[in-house]
Amino acid sequence: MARPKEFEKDAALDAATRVFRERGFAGSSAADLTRAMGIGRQSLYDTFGDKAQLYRAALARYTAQETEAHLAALSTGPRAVDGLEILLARVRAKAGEPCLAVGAVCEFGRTRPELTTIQVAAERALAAALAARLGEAQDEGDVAPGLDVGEAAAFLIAAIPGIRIAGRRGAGAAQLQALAELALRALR
Amino acid sequence: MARPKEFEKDAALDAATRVFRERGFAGSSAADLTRAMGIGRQSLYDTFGDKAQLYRAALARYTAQETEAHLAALSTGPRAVDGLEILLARVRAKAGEPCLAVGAVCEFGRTRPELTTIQVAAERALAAALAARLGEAQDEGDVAPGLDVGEAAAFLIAAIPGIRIAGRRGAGAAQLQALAELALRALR
DNA sequence: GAAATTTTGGAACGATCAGTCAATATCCCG
DNA sequence: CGGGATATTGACTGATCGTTCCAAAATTTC
Repeated sequence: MARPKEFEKDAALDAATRVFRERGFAGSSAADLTRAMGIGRQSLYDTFGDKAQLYRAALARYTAQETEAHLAALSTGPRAVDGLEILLARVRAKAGEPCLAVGAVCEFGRTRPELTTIQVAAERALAAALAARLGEAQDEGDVAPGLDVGEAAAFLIAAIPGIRIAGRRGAGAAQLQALAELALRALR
Repeated sequence: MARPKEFEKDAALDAATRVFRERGFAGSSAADLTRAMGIGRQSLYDTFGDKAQLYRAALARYTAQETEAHLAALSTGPRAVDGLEILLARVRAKAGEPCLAVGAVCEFGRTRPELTTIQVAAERALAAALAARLGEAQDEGDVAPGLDVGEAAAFLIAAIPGIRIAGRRGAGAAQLQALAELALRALR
């Protein structure tokens, strides 16, 4: 019977993700990646296929984790609007860190269908959940009744890279707080 | 007396800018750049120094042009709020195209002081102009009187990458229009 | 103990990288 | 018109790239 792999695939993938977030795809060498992942070149190619497939796997995992955390935040709090605020709070908290999803769009746009598929699916899931929650917030009087919840959801989704880019540019916690507050103010 | 250059520096720089916008710094090779610029590699190194300095020059020129266009848009229209709308309209119009400024932040963050300097200066200029215009809009009753115009300016600045990323992700004209409208709605 | 697989890490492959070099070409002033 | 100064051309340099190959050693499990 075969010798099992000595490394944890997900842990290695998370390490690769950190490298890709910092340096992008083109800026990360296979040597950078294997060093960060703590595995041999052979293991990288054997487990993931090649550098592009590793990136795809990293983006899929990162996007799934972010969406899950967004949805968890969204479901928090007694009122629906609390969830919206908590979602934006976690975006603010991470705003200084590079975002793999934003980086992927900047680096590739929609030129890589295998990456676009991941991004589109994640955005749809988040948009649907946001629209539902925004509807509840309307019922609770926290969001303007006439507002199109689909448009409002897309607006909050667009606010995420806006806040993250502001964070990377050096905006402080108070400034990011103000951005989040104004984003929600748009919905009142 | 020396032989004059056979190429237009600014035209060559604009061609380099297009390459850097599409592929980023790491993803653009010197061969890509010289081919697009229509010059020899010796001319590239002679005129710009090296690839990093070329990128710096491209970012400086791109940022100056964008800021100038933003300010021109901002000054348009009988009411101050018209300028805000026209500024966002031009952001929407270009949203599908890669933005060098956003790409630079994604790729480098604030790790390159020579790039950060350019970005900070441009943002300050735009923020000051936006704050002034927002003050006028308050006087004209188009923006909420109690709103902090500094925060509102930062919010509109953050809306720019938000809209551009949405555009790169495939958002259509109507969706981008809705994003812009909601951004302005935040200020009312 | 053997079969099966993983790991290690050097070597290699073909390509590409950023930047340099030298020969040639060209401009313009005296 | 010639020479000084610069521009252009395209080959070249040393390094690195992503990926594959290889063989020895290690490890797991039956």
